[in-house]
Amino acid sequence: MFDPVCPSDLSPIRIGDKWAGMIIRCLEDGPRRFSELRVPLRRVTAKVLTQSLRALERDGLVVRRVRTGGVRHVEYELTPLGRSLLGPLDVACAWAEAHWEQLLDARESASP
Amino acid sequence: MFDPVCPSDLSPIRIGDKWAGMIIRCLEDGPRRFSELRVPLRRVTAKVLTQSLRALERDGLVVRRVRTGGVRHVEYELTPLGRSLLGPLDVACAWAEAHWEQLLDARESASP
DNA sequence: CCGGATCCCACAAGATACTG
DNA sequence: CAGTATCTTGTGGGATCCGG
Repeated sequence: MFDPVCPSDLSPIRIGDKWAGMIIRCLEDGPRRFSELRVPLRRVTAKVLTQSLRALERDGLVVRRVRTGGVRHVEYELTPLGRSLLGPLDVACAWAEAHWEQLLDARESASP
Repeated sequence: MFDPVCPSDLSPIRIGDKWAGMIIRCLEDGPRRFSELRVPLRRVTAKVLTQSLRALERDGLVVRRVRTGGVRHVEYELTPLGRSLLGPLDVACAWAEAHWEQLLDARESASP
């Protein structure tokens, strides 16, 4: 999913904006810092990542927590509502994995 | 889902473009003609509906069949691949129905 | 370390009018 | 009936630079 080769953006099923699905995946095992999120999400600029996180926060799917002890330290964590999306997310991933070859075949026979 | 009041576009889960989910729903009980689709999808212009249908066709989710017998007659039908999306679609609808109140609460407490 | 400010572009989506 | 043709607008996503 985080591999540029992996065609997760080819799937017709989307959760939130372009990166929200992957962000939620990154948070499923517990809170992560902003810079920790940037490691698997290398291809996202800081601004866009912030935008996505803010959108998730507005919808109550994620909480933002600022630890101001000496060094700046911001954590993001899934709320219960955010966790409730993990089920649908699994369904979406399973569908994509099962059918992406058919999708590719259909597209290339449609536009040679 | 087709009611303007129903907040299906509020859900973070989306299938295809803006109208694809509803189109697939309209086709789940069998083939439908273009003008039949326009009845429940009153708020979609013909152009946009055509665009969505063409996109679904390119991805192999829908087949377009022209019956040229006197009057023009075009039918759209789900392919097996398209039908395989009905499961994920149900999951998405179930999630939205179960959580849209929480979503609304989160949004209004975020931006008063 | 975690962003905000600014500028930019591509593309989705709609309004409107017209057609084989 | 089932679309096309044009035009316009809005917005998501990105590049780059700047700041507490």
